[in-house]
Amino acid sequence: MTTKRPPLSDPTDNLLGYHLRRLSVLIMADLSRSLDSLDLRPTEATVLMEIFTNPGITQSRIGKILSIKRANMAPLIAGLVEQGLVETARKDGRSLALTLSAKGKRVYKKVMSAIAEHEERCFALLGKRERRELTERIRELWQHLDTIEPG
Amino acid sequence: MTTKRPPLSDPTDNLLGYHLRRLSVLIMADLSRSLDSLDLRPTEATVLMEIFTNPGITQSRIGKILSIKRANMAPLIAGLVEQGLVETARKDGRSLALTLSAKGKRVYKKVMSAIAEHEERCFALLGKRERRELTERIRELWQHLDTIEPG
DNA sequence: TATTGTTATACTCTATAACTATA
DNA sequence: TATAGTTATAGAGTATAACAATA
Repeated sequence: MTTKRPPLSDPTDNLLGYHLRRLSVLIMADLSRSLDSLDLRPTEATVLMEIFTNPGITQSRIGKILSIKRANMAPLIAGLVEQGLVETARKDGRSLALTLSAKGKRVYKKVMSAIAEHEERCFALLGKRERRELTERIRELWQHLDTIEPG
Repeated sequence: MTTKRPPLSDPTDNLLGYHLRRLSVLIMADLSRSLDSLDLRPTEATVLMEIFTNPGITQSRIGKILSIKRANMAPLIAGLVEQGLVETARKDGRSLALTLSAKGKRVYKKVMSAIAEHEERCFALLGKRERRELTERIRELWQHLDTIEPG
């Protein structure tokens, strides 16, 4: 008495790219919800982490690391400055050195624990060791693609 | 004499979700390019696969399988019909049974080989067995998340 | 000349809401 | 009352192009 059956065979079954996409979408949605209470989007949170770890880093450098276009970095940083999380200082006539304000550092800590909970929730099926190995493997895959591909 | 150094430590290093996202973005870009000559986007190609494998399937069923909203399925299917790839027949007063036209089946075959080349290119670092195991693991992860999460 | 940052803008993808028709 | 399909539309995210100022 089943009224809804799954297809006998699913053509996406063996497509690794497809499953990576499905997983990535769900992870991003979970991450967005995890950051909602901090009023940050995933990209903004990642930028905060980048600035905390590398104080004085420039916009363009962050953009290169995270593959965010200059044109999109500008309003992103402007928003973080307006929220009082990031402070800018002239590095030279062109570049801005970015640092976290006191508030930015407090928010950064909340970001870190929110992300830790998020990863724990999303990857509960994996042991710590398996998680580490998978992370490394996935990194190798995208960095290899990144060198091969146009852009 | 290095003018551009990477940051001493990257805060994203241990974030599995981050690396999955980076990989997924590059894979989607590669897939889009792979399908360019067929005038199909990744979602359209996946829908073709779904219809080929499950002839007579309905729009709503495809939407549920692929997590595409009804409102977005309508123009998607309309586009495929307009391209002469998909044919519709009344199943009952509400539902449309979808099948591939002769042209649709020819294009489907090209889609399959384009995707095979694409996966070969993206996952060249992985052996066949590793690829299978990783696919299964990733599927488990997203399907688990899918049952847990809102939506 | 190349780089940094900025603005304006367009395109794609996805989400919501309202509606019709049918089960 | 729930489901299938459609339409209109709004919001993110990301892309390109053009520009000013500086290295």
